[in-house]
Amino acid sequence: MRIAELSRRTDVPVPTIKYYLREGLLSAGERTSHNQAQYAESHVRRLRLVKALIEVGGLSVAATREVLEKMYGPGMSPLDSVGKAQFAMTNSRPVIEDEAWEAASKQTEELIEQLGWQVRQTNPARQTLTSALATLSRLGQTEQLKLLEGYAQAARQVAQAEMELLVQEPDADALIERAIVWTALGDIVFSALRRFAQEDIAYGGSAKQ
Amino acid sequence: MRIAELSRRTDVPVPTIKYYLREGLLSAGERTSHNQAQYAESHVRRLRLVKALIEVGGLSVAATREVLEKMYGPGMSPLDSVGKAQFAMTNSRPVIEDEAWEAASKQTEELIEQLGWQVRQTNPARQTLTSALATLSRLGQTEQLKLLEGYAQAARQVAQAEMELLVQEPDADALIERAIVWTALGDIVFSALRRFAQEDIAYGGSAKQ
DNA sequence: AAAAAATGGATAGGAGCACTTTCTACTATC
DNA sequence: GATAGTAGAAAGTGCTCCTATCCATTTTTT
Repeated sequence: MRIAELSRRTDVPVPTIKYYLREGLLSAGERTSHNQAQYAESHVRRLRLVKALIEVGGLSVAATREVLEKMYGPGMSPLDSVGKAQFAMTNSRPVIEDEAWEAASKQTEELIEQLGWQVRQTNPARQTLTSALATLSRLGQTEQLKLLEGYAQAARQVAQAEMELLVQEPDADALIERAIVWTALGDIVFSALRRFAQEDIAYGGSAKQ
Repeated sequence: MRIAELSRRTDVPVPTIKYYLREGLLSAGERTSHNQAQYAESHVRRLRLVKALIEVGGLSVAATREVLEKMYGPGMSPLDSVGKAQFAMTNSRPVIEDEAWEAASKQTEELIEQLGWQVRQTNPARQTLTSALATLSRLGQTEQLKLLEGYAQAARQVAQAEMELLVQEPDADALIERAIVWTALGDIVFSALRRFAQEDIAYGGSAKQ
């Protein structure tokens, strides 16, 4: 198919497709002449993935490129896919290491140890959690620390179910895509459900446990 | 205190404070002369809150203003605070209602009914979830629907603990602030813990359940 | 009292991002 | 042969979030 059809089938404007091509989010089509190219089903799939990551997942164009590069780069074990997806998707801002940050970093370490989890030092989520804890401390919201363990248990339940579903996928490429999609959208889905639950508890609370 | 001290104590540059004042994120100080103003402890608190929402919570300046306006506007019950915080913090993009969206909307309804939760039609998280489900469907990731109920249960656990902690706060203003902070940072904390759990399961998996 | 520093208010500027538009040069189709 | 489509490059647009500068007026320091 040509670019116009690719555009129609993915609901992405032609100029935007060209922009994504330039930015390396999409591989070039097969050239049929000096200024014509054919696009395949794989382009449709990829473009829909890109669109999902950007529009629903809230990733920037640059972050999306990074994710795709890492994921479809030299591949290792299937389970690595999840790790790679995460690493690429966790945006780490430069950290200012003051006292609050130091204390929060310690809290993060202690939590991981207490849970007995294996989390690499390089996992960017460590920084994310530390930043959040440091912020809570700076705002005087120290009570919330009690919640952490409950959060962690809920997170593990969720992750367990996800991973089980993930490894059921036999096709390597499909697995990679699933890891990307679910890493990006899982946060959003859970966040929405948490808001549902908060509202139910606040106003009704009558639901089954 | 004057603006320089406010800046020092919150680690926000003076020009940025002025910007936030213009944007209505911070109330003006008490004028002591034509071009001098005094700031109080309440300004320090507020500015730290604003900084947290923008830098760690990832909210835009406009969204932050909306949150603050709604939260400190005409107040109702304490539990309403959480609802308001959510409503203001859930960014809803305009929705394109195609077939995938229609089907996803139905799935959202069904899930809520199945859980027996009370979720208002106006809750913006409904749109968020529907968008996410529609995207998953467009990407052919229909398997993931199985996970929804497990997600919902985990979300309810988390929300239950949060709400219990929230209502323990006797001071009204502190409760509002806690609702804001925890709505914004809870997502981030949970997301980080989910990544921890995923890594643990993928590589180790030996941790206690 | 004189000099230096700080403040408030206003406006201008700048960087980054995600496109969008415009341009030229061809090619394909009716 | 007119019309429409395409590629590629470059410039432009609109938005957000600050940052810098200017100025008249204090305030503080010496």
